[in-house]
Amino acid sequence: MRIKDIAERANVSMITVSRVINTPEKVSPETREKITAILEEVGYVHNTAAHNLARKKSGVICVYYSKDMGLLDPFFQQFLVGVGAKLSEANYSISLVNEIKPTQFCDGYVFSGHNFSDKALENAKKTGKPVALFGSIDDDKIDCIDTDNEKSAKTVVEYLLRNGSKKIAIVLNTVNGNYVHDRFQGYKDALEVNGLSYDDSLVYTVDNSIQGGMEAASRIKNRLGEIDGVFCITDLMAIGFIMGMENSGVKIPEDISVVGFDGLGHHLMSKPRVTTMVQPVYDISRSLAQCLLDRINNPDLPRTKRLLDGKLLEEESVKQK
Amino acid sequence: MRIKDIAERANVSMITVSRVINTPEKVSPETREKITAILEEVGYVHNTAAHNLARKKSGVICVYYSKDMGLLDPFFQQFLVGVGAKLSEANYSISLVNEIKPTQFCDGYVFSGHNFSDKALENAKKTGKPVALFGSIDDDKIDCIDTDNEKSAKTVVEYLLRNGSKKIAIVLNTVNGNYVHDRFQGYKDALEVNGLSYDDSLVYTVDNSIQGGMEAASRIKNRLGEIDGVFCITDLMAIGFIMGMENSGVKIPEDISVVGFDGLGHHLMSKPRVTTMVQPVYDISRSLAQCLLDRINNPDLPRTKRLLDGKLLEEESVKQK
DNA sequence: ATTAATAATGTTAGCGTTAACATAAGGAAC
DNA sequence: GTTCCTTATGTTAACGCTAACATTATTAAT
Repeated sequence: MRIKDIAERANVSMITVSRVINTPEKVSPETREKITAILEEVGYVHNTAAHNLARKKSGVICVYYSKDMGLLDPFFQQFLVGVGAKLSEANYSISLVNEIKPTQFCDGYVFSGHNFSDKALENAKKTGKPVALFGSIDDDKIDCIDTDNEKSAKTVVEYLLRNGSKKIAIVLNTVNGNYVHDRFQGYKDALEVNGLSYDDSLVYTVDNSIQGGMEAASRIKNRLGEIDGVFCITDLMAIGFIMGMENSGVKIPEDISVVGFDGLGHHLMSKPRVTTMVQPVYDISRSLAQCLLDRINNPDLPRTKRLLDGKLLEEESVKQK
Repeated sequence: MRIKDIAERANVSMITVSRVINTPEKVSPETREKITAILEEVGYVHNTAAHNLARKKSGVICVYYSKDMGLLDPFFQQFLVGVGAKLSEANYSISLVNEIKPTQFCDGYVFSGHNFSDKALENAKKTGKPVALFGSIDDDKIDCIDTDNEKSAKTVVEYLLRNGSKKIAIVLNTVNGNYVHDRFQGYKDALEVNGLSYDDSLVYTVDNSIQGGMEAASRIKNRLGEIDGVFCITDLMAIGFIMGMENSGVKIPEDISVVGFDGLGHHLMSKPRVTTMVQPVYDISRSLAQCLLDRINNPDLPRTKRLLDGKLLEEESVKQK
């Protein structure tokens, strides 16, 4: 069943049927309804290949992943799913690529700032096709959306304060990403707004791993009583922190409250489960995909650079006031 | 740059260029090299939409997910990535769908047996398009590949035996999936082959969760010394088991060895990390995608129903002999 | 009543590729 | 040297859709 067949049945021209499918508002209500009915009745399947050919589109968006990080990172996987869901809704499909070739037949590129290479991004820009990135980047040519790390971190710390913590330590990691800086800044913001003074000795920097979190626990243990709240800037470290404390008999959250950040699933793995600031990975990925589609349809759109708030997920690691 | 332009430069017909791209063996070496050189030189981009139109293919494979389970299950995410990687290599792209419509323009469907609905599968079959499924199913129309749960479980138990365990308990869950039966059977197989008698009292059935694992730990604790090895049929329960034991001062693996099953990432979240049987999710997903492509190209192929072995990942929860 | 604007529909041509059949050239067999 | 096969290449006609322009009918404005 082709548009031609539908047109014959309805006694109209092909283009009218095409309009009913693509721009129904340009067809009179009667004609539209008549054609829609036939479309449904015969179970018409729109041929996307022909559609794309006629419109000079590919209908494909490339999602980049680096060979280094691979495909098995949970962050990336959630990202892919969000992008995929939105694109599928819009009748676009996805191609996963680990190399940007100018000869790739696609309408645009999506990058995750967490699984990414500068060179690939550069090559994608060179193609002249639209590029969107999950993260923050100083590049006018690239639309990007990111978690508002600073604001969300501030929310975390204020949540701890609201629940009675008086002295809050922060556990940073050594990763070279701006999220570390931003979450740290949010911590400082919260202190300042709430009239507390910032204290260097409350900053612990460890490896971004469960081991790192355990190390932080052992270093903070001798200040229990004084320090009564901890903000670990990643869930991985928060889990390690909790394990470390619990292993040496310290009770979470009775003896000390802990909040993590990310909410990729790890936070459910510890006992007690980690109260965490969930990055809106799914929402951002969807918005990012939408943003890319918008730009494909209208290249002159102003550049998007947006931040979305995280969502605090209350689990078991914060003592309730 | 179109095939037509290349053909003019090379002084050949369009179809010869098309052959160089699609079936190079049908073109003489000299002509082929000449055209290949031009193709590279001008950076020719193959128009997949036109290609698909002319070949009456869509170039799209639908990956189904259920609204119930959603997209956030780590198993599904790994599955998607495996399928996506293989399909992208083959110049197919993916569309994520949570509903099977006969009017969807695609060449085939992929299902994960873990995120799935009977009705959707039925509808997919009705379309007449090829369907492939990650899992085991009794349906001659559907190609499927699954983890060899029985064999892999047997490997797990024999690994425990080889490392000195004398009396091995099994922790089952209440999930209604054939993997439970198969892993249980593998446990029994291993006992039998190794001349050990099966003992009902060594079978513990709990909820498939960390909590469930902790419950198993508390029930097994009073048989320490007698029971010296445990096979938890999912990592989730293994983690809970380890947490439960460690919380009450029992040392893993010194006092009792534990092995899990799945290897989706959870196993790294406990302290000590869980030695586990990793399901080859990525490999199976890729093979499954390949299998679907093969069937698209040749619908008369015999049905595929294959099992792939898991891979034992030695972490920290088994005492080494 | 004439002109202009708007709404609804139609005609034509082309998007870039490949399937199917057609042709030509070269070699082998008798 | 005719016949037959094989290999390499070409010609023609789709594949199913939509952009761009063209037409007609309808309404509004002067």
